[in-house]
Amino acid sequence: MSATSHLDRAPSLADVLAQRLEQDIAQGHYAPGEKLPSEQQLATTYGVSRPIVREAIGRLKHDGLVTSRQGSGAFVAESGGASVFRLDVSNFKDREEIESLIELLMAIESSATELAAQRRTEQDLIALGHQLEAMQAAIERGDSGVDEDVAFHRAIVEATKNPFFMDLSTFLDRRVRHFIRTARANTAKLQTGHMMAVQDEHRDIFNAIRDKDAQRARQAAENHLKRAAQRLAIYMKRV
Amino acid sequence: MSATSHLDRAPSLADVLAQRLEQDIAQGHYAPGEKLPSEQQLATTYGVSRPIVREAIGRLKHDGLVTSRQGSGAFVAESGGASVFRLDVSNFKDREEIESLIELLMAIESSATELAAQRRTEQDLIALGHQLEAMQAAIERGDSGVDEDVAFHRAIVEATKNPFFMDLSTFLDRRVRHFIRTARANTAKLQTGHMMAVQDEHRDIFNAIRDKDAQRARQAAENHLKRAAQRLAIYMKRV
DNA sequence: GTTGCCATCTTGTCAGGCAACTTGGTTATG
DNA sequence: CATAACCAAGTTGCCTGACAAGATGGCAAC
Repeated sequence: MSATSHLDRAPSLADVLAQRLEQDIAQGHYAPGEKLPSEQQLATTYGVSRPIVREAIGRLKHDGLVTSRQGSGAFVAESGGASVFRLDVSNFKDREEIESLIELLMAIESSATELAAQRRTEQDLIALGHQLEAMQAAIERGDSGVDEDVAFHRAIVEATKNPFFMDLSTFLDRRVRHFIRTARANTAKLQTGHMMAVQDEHRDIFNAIRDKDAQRARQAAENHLKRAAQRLAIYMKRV
Repeated sequence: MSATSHLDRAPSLADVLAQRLEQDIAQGHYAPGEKLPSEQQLATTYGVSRPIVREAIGRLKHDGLVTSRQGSGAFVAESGGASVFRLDVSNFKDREEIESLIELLMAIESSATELAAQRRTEQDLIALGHQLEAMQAAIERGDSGVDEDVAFHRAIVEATKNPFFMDLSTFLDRRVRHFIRTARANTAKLQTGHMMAVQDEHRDIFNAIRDKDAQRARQAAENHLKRAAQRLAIYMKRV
């Protein structure tokens, strides 16, 4: 078996064709609103069958780059840009990618905390309080507390009422959670001390949101995330 | 321009099937790592042909929800979550969606400016200076200056060296740019005054980045974005 | 000149089939 | 008896061919 395990999955024909068409559109080879060649024509020019062309175009349609009308043809979308944004995370192993992801997470999370402080309802506050208690219970149980940690942050972004923040945050949480979990499992000794620190920082955030103090909430979030990143760095060093 | 609204695009069979499968996976109907039925089987159960099934599964593959191995079958991806994040922006008309998008843009941009101040190279600074001059020239020419405005912000996010910031920012810029452009076209009178204000704010950001003063850079960016949002709100009221 | 109709093109979908690959059991061999 | 080679069934990847539904442009009739 080669060292590259599943990094090089066979790129299907539809894959490369879709990528190629996407590239052609991005480079302005096909203007916005312009009708691109028929499926049959594309099939002959690129030397593949029509179903393959269909699959590739279907992908572009799914990404909002083209819109097709039956009987008329396929047209590249107006305004040049796609209506969906794709954030491709290739692999966990890449350290730079992780750090970039964490930076993005910190940006989102701190802004979300600020917004949450401005907009939180009584209900949001109650939910946050429950998550705080759940975290405390997890600490006393001796659990890892990762789920409760994530749930607390989740409650914050939900208080923003901004669907983009919520979606992005859940995605990033999912991607980073693995690290935290595996890292913490390897260093059980340090857990309780660290987790009590986490809990204190969470409480600071909670209090700021309770007081609707946006600036303090942001600072508390930044402080928490910075420390969390440091703790994570310590964990990662060991691996 | 065609008056035909493209709001109601016919949902193709592959579309609904992909959505259905995605839903089934999200709801845990198919466990992570589990092999899902063969294409033939899915075709018969859902009453469609195999190419349709292929197209639907191809979409899920593209979104990282499933991985297929030739000869073996298709398996839902591990860790439950997709490896790509999709940010669907349905339509410009929705006011709430726009405001949510702008909030996200502000969060990204202000954090990016802070990071840029920490990491900018001499080359980054030169590029930023050029964009600043280009903006000045646009003002004196009487141009809209939207492109130069975007280019300046683009140069900032590029200085972060974080690909996720860059990609997300370009996407959001593209989505918001339309508004700015159409809005400014309608209110040509106010342009010059506003644009000089924009230029002053840009200069503040530039100076902070030049001095590598991250905190000041962030504040300058927040100030600029907040004012920009206000200006945009004024424009939008007129429409 | 306007209107209605039709041939033609394009997309959407289906059916069938072959090649490449994986898998599990079966058989031959030591 | 254990092990290794082998083969047959199942599955995905891809192709050819064909028909239905919708759109488009030109042609003919009025």
